Amino acid sequence: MADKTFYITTPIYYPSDKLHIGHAYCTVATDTMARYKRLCGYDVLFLTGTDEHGQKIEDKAKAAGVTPQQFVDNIVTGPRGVLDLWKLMNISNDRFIRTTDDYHVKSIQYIFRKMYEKGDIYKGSYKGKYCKPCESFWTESQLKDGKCPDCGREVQDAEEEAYFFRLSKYASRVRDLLTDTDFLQPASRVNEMVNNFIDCEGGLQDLCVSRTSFSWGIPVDFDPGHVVYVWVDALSNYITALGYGNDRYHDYEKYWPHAVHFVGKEIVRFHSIIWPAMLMSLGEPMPQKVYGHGWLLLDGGKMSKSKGNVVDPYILAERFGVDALRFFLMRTFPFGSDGNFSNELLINTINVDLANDLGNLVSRSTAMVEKYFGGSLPKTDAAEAVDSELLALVTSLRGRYEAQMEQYQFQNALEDVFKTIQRANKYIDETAPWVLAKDEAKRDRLAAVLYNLLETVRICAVLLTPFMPESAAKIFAQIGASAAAQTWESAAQFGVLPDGVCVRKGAAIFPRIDAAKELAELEALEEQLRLAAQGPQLELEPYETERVDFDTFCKSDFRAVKVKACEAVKKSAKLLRFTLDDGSGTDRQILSGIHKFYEPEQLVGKTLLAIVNLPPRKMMGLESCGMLISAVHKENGEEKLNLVMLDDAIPAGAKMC
RNA sequence: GGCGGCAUAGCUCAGUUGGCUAGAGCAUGCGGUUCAUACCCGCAGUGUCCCCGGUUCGAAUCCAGGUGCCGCUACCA
Repeated sequence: MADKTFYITTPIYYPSDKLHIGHAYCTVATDTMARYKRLCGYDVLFLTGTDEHGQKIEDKAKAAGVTPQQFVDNIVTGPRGVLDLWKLMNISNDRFIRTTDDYHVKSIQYIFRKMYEKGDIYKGSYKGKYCKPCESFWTESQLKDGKCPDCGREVQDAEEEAYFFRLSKYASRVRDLLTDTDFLQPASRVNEMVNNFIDCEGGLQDLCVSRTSFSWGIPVDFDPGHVVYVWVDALSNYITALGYGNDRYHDYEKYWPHAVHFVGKEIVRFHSIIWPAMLMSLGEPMPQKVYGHGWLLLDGGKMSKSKGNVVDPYILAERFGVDALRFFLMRTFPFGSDGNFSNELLINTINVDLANDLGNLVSRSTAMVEKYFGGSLPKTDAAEAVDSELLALVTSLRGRYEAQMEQYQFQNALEDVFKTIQRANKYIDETAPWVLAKDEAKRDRLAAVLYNLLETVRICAVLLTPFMPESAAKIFAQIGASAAAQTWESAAQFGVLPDGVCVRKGAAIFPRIDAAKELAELEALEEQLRLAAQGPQLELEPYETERVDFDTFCKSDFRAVKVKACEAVKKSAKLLRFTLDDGSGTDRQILSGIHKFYEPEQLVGKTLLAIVNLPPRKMMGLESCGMLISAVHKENGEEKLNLVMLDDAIPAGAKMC
């Protein structure tokens, strides 16, 4: 009954920057699972790709003076880009989808239209309302007593149209999916999703699925001016890559019901709520599973460009070897939770597990076969009681490994393999082959001991193949394992290597790393990169290309204002509340989200610049009458903000023109 | 602010539905070995299981409160 078909995906990554070790982590995990399933005899389709549309890429391209397409092409297909990285990391994906691919574009337009025709996507302006003072768009369901939920004013038909997906319609079905099945794992994420988004106040909200504010996206073909927003565009990749809604591929029927999505925990919401609802709308079956894995943290915090603590997988793979890096990622961190990355830990894991335990075991085993038997090991049956513990462990290994792999517990699967490797090292001590070698009468026994070692190594190597394909192949070559001795089936059988198996000790498979030296070099390298990045890393907002006419400009009333009082708004992380003297004689209150940049005490008495004729707007229940003017830019990827401060000699209320 | 997660040895982490004297690896110390990549094997420690209450014959585990870290989400005209 077991249908041996398996479809597995990574998220499609956003190529606004080079990818970092976190992306590599997820992709290696997915690759390992794909290889494992292939090893088990499954017909596997493994998909990864890139999500290439959106405002950020449009902006970045503009800043770089290239078209968005040129921009993403460079990051995806350019030197040391996404494709190069996956090639280097030995990622065995069967397909690579880019959301700018023609067939995907065509499918998205089809999907969008289909959902629209079903009535699950509706144009906001028809049924939604717009609050002019708040400049906010609201759906019918969000209104309070038919009025703006923010300020309570009358609302009117929208000026800005937007399409909405009727996510609310599927709330209960999605809830059932999450709570009644093991669709979403680890299970700890289920509560988070249900409480946060479905059982929350107001329930599951409809979702805006189009934009008119930027153009780098897939056009809504029946309504030019709108582009499809990220949800529909990106999530659908999992089915468009199988040919859903296009003629490029034709295996949707075959693979889709067997889909497993590996995703980072930050996008669990999209994959466990929005994606199922979209599929329900399309009338398509659910994927088997969404697995939300943890993050690699640096110094306990999130890795980010702006912190300048991004780890480049390219450098690590080149220095330490692809397999060593792959292994480290899978061995060290529990897949479902966060883990602390460090170079020290990486080097230590490589030295201990790979060099000392596994590499050395292969080395000493093959060396003895060469030394005592000239490289050709006879198969004898000189078993002794001391063998039984090792044999019991080895013959049951595949079962334990399989149980862990089926739960996506890579770390535990590897733990079992390395327990076995350690046991084999101990077995050498127990049997002391170098003592047996001195006694010609014990030649059969010596052969049996070495044979047991080779078989242990072989079975471990088979099970390590999904994690370290190239290294496993090297081990097979050294111990003389034929193709038949490398299969999943053979990993459950002891005694597969033939009589007279030809063993050839080769170079060390995992050379030991001089930790102190490497760490020093890596540190120097990172410092160098940091300095290089420090240079003119000034990022400015893209310049407006559209002209504003003089009259419109003149309508904006900019005034000098003096800060009489300033305090943090309670229950808000970002808002400061200003009481200002604008020269009119009445105090003016303005709220500004700049607490990240200023403490209130710093600002009292300062002379600032404000636009005073903006419509008042309520934030956190407080009214804001105008806006303080700040200068913004980015430095080394970090947002900087400076209030425009005027000479204190300027009186309150002075108009800027 | 709302919702959720995490907190266990110097470090990285295991501890299923409450039932050991709380574990593993690394690091540290001591001993053994020489086949092997200065490796391997054995032994030895060390803990306010974040804090404070409660339930229980019994709590690292369950409940209430607190502290710290983190994520999602909201306000940032």
